[in-house]
Amino acid sequence: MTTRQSKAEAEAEPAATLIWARPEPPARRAPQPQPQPLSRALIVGAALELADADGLEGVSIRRVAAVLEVGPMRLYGYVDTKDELLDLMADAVYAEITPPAPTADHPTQDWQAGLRLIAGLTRRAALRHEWFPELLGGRPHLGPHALAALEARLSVLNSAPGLAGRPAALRRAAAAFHAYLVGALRTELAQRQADRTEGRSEEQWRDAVSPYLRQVLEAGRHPLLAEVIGKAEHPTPGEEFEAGLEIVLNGIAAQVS
Amino acid sequence: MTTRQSKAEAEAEPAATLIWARPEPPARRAPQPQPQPLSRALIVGAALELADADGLEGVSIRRVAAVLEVGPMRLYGYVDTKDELLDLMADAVYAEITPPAPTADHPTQDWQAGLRLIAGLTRRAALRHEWFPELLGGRPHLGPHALAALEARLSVLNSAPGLAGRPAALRRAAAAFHAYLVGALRTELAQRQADRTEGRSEEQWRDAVSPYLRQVLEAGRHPLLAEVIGKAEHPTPGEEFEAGLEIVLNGIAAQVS
DNA sequence: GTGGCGGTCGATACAGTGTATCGAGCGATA
DNA sequence: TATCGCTCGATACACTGTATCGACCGCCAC
Repeated sequence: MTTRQSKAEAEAEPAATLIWARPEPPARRAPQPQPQPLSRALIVGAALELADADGLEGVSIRRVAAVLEVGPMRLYGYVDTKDELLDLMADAVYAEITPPAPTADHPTQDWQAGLRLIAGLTRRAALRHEWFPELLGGRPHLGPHALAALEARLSVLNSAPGLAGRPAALRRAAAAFHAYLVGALRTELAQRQADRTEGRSEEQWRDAVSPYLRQVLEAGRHPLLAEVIGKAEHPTPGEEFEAGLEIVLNGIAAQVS
Repeated sequence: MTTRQSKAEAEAEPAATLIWARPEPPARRAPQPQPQPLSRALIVGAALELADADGLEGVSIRRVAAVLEVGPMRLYGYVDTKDELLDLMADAVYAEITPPAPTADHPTQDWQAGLRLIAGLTRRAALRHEWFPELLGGRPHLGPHALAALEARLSVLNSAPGLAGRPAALRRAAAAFHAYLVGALRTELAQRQADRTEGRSEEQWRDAVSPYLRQVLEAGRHPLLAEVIGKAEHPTPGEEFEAGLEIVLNGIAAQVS
């Protein structure tokens, strides 16, 4: 996909390269039996369906088109590139993340509680759409919902006493928080997917990964790793995620005061 | 690659599925003009070369084989799958990251200084191999150098007074630190790559991204984002990385005491 | 020395990918 | 009614990862 340079690079269209700046083509002027109504929303809907079922690898232009009962090239009227389709998919997930308006029955909360809420929403979205973290640190997310989520992060942090009105510090705190989310979720979900495919849930893992690790650890060159794997109680991924989150929150708090 | 199920899944080889547990095939028993000597080291060397030049997308089995002047299928004697080749590449980068033995002229340092050193080494490696962060949060890294780097992280953290001998806390701190690295580097490098290709370094960015952002910001629905982008001084990526790192270090420190 | 065997190499093949090109067919306009 | 212009999708191209399998060649037994 990114292998070949996109049409956009070849012919210098005056502007409007970003999909967010390009209006959607009009609804079709209804030819005969209306070959099949189409829209960006329908396209990303089908793509989400495929991705949720088979992972990102299950999303191909041809397959999305097949779900919509449409010729593959039809999609290129709504999207310049498969990467743009992935951008749309990411933004659709961001739409699920934007926290409820801060004015509702949840009154404006403590900034730490606010960040915990955002982190929790993000993680739940990632669990619903396991492919989302794969996109998370990828090409910059500039879609409307991604920007809204970014604004929400900033807004929560802006309510911290030491950060209000200090844009540079605010930016740094938001970036660190987000970096943690990206890294933690990507790692957790990759692990989960590896567990599910590399071993049929357990069996092959016991047969391949586990003996290898045991052998490495018994060689004695990784004493701390052995201790951490062997002695420590194994927390659930959720607990681990929240523990790391507390570390980040504490770090921001230290910055604040 | 992951699209098709690998041979490993089809026929249940007794064990040894992990590449780290499979010995390298012997050096070839020298036929005639030695068609071309080969080894995993040579293969990942060629792959690194391609990836450094053209990014991960530039690495294909056929191209690696071409660099080595060898038939493509030859590589499958050393590697079961392209994903395994990527695992080897990631481990090769980890080899550049493992910090110098803590006993040398650098005496055992403060744990914070130790983590800063590891973070700096990791970031420098990522700048040398811009594709590395793309692999960073991916499938679990179990190669020898990855494990050594993990042990090094644990070792540094183990020298923090509050963490020594508390495997669970140690594990959490190491995980949070690593999650930050993954997220921050992935985001930074993705941004950098987008800047370089989406606009020819500047031009198209001014023509496409910048006007779009300006328009969004002027709509007034993202006041804090506008403030952060507009008013804040723009730090270098390196400064931003280090600022976030300090936040994480402070958070760990708060956990420790 | 010679015959056979076993293992290795790589040509070929297959199913799939993203996307450029372009002919056909249709709606709206003149 | 004739024409223009636009949209759709069939076809094509270059490329991907990898399974299959025939040919070849060095080694070993005789």
